[in-house]
Amino acid sequence: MPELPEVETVRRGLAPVLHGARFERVELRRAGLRFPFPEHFAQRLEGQTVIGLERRSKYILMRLSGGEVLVIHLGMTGRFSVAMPNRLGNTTGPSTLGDYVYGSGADPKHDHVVLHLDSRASITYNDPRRFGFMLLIGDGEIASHALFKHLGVEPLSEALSAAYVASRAYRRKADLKAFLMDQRHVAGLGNIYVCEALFRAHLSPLAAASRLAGRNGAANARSEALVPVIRAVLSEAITAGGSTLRDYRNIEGGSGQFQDDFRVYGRAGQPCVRKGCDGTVRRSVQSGRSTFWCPKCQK
DNA sequence: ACTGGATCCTGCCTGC
DNA sequence: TGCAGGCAGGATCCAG
Repeated sequence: MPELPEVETVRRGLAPVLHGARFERVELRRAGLRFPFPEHFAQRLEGQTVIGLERRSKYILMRLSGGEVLVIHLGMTGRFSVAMPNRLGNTTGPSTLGDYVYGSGADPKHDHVVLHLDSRASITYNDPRRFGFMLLIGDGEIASHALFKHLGVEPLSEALSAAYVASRAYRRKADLKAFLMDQRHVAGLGNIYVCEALFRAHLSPLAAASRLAGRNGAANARSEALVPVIRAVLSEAITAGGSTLRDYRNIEGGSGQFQDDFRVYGRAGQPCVRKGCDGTVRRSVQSGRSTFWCPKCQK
């Protein structure tokens, strides 16, 4: 799936189209995604106005006028595309469908949900693997909901500090990779950005998470080094519009650019890009997921 | 209490 | 060219 930067890119793309918009008609093309859709899902959305669009971890939260929140997770392959009325009458080119500009480029057989707005724009959710999901939750129940209750801090907020990381990592036997992938500690990191952050921090993904904590669980040089690079990697990726490997697309159907800035991810067998390091990037498998790292400069 | 592994699903790439 | 097998950005559940 899209990790935090990709979800944030999608949120920013949807915001201008959705804010203040009313759902006129909601089309469900199947009974559910990863989970069945909520009961009377379409009817409960129709007529409601979007009053806010937020992100928590890798979830998009659409606040609705009726007091409910539409919670959306993109899974591995979920994407949104926006079709706008084409007032210029420009119907040329392969990216048009009827009198609407259609930008996703995705196979329409995986278009599962279409939100028709009062502005005549429509938003289509496409998800080949259907690992994504949509839920409706009362806005007062978000914090206590099972999905959110155990989430750790937002990595781009002040709450992510070396002291926090150290306190969570203290005496933890899991390796660093698994620790950072665990959403209960830091919410929103996934496989790619964990690999990239550990590379920048010179830390081995195989090392024990407990090495991020000093005596009594206080911050140490490693946790001090790690926190700013996590922020930097995520911020740079958001600026680049996220990363595109296979499936991820922004709402215009375009690619993110951050994959061009990967320093280790996907570079197995290639020379380490760190200045002065003559190591070779290796791929290994941790918790069933690919890890990329340089054994020479990540200790 | 923590941990790794299996699992949901489809598509794409690689190698035989 | 065809096909089987492996792999993919996530998160939850379960057994050990």
